[in-house]
Amino acid sequence: MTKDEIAAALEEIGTLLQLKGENDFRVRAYTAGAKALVQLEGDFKARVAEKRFDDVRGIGDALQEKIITLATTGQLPFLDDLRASVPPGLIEMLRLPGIGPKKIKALHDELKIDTVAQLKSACEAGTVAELKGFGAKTQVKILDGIALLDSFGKRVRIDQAYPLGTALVEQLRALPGVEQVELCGSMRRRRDTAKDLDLLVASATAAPIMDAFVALPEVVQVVGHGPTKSSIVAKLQLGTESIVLNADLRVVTAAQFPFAQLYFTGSKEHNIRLRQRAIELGLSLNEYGLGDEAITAKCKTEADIYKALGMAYVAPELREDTGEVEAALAKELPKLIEVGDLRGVFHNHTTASDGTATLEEMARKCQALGWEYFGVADHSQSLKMAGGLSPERVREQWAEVDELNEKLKGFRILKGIECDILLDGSLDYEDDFLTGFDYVVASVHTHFALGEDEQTARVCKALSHPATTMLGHATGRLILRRPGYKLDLEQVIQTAARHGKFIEINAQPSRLDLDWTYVKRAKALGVKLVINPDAHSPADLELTPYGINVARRGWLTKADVFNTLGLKDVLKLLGK
DNA sequence: GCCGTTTTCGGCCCGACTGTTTTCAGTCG
Repeated sequence: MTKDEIAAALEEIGTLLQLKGENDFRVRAYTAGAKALVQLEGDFKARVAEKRFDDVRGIGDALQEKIITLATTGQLPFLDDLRASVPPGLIEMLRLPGIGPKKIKALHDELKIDTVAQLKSACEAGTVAELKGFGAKTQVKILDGIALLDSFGKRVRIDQAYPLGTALVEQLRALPGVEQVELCGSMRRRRDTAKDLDLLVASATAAPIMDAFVALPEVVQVVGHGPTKSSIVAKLQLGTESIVLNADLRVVTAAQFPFAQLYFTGSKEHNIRLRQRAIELGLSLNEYGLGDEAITAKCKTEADIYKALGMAYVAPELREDTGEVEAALAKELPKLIEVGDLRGVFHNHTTASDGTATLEEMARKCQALGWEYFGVADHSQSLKMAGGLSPERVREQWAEVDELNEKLKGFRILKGIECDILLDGSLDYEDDFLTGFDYVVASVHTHFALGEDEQTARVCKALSHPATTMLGHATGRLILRRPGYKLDLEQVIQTAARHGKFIEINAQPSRLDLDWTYVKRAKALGVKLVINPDAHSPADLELTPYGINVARRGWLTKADVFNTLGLKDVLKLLGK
């Protein structure tokens, strides 16, 4: 079993224990262990073989044993027994707003309810309201929740959550008495998906803002409406898809704003570490202040709060408790890469294969974005479905590039290719021909179903080919739609390090592959990353900030990313 | 179940809101 699959199993154990009414701290130990595993860097297989997890905070003896059992046998009797004792319908009920494990357990124990369908009937019959601890309002809330269950409580991609978040932010900003507004939570940390939106407002008058918020046109359900905190379900039609997300609004005073900002940006784990740090200093930290009034008044920004805790400022993207607290205390945080650091891009398509714009249109857009070069990398010959280029058509494109490069002053189009990695790991053109390109992006587009060993060997073989410059979208995943093909990324990264190859961070918000949790590992092994929009249109060229998000979450500086280099250095490094 | 520079036992971040209660448990983030 892979690391991520094991993490999912621990997460499931946590959920099942919760539904059985287990001690909350024991539950938390499993969910914390799952998270620690997801974010664990380095060679996981070696750890399993050496039974070495004692240096991982959150994984103790009991979890280590279960992890090793799952990794080596793919089975865990403890989990199988748990699954057998908890009906799967109860897990689905957890997505209903307003009811949690305790209430679900009560429904199960008292009314023998095992499924959402049974719960719906019981509510309609009025039996739920008669249960101790329940009432008429809870019953209505459950029915409302069931009606929205298909669209609500699921994660959505960052590029889908943002427009909804921005729409709410802009309307709040326009309200009288609003001094500051910020979208906090996972969106501010630039995670690749969101489960809800956390909105924060600074104002001296909370009540009218609350009233306006729950009456916004995007609101489909009001979950809560208090004096300083409200919670809604909001909906936005985005093309053919309707985006439904829970959104929470908190209103604080201007003086409290930085504390609330820090608190509502999270992550929860980062916040816990900050609070523990405050306790060490004899202080207490919450969303309203730090220590006494004098200390609180001195903190005008988040940076001031970190300073008061004896720490360097931590960028929101790093607040995941993956070592940033220690680094901030030691004042050893990296200076993160920024959007403006990119000088060009390497993985893009034109009408020659499956893009929608010509070479010239794409190049001019890059020029307009202030870049020095545009790397064209259309599909290679075997990918017929996407208009892959035969050697003849490649030569035609090269001629066109030469012509355009004459015309475009102070700008350069680079001759690349997104070369398919064939089933046996070889590349999609003859070796002699491949040397004609300025660079080669090697990608997998076929045979996703291979076993992990076979797939890893295939990718590593392609990455070892002298003509290969970089690996495109490492795992082929589509966020929230399809998992990546099975691949031992540790081996892939080690291979890239050995042969001096780069790995792409694909900036398409549906890909964002290499995942940020592996980016830091690549950096540690000395592998350079390349932020590519995988653009199929001029508009796609503007997707690079999503790739920057991943790079920042992976602790990358400007020096860690190949396409922060100017044209001259790029050509030199490519040997051109 | 995890963890330890006062701890190997007894803590584990902390506050808002709701609904069902007559003082608070459950949920949520």
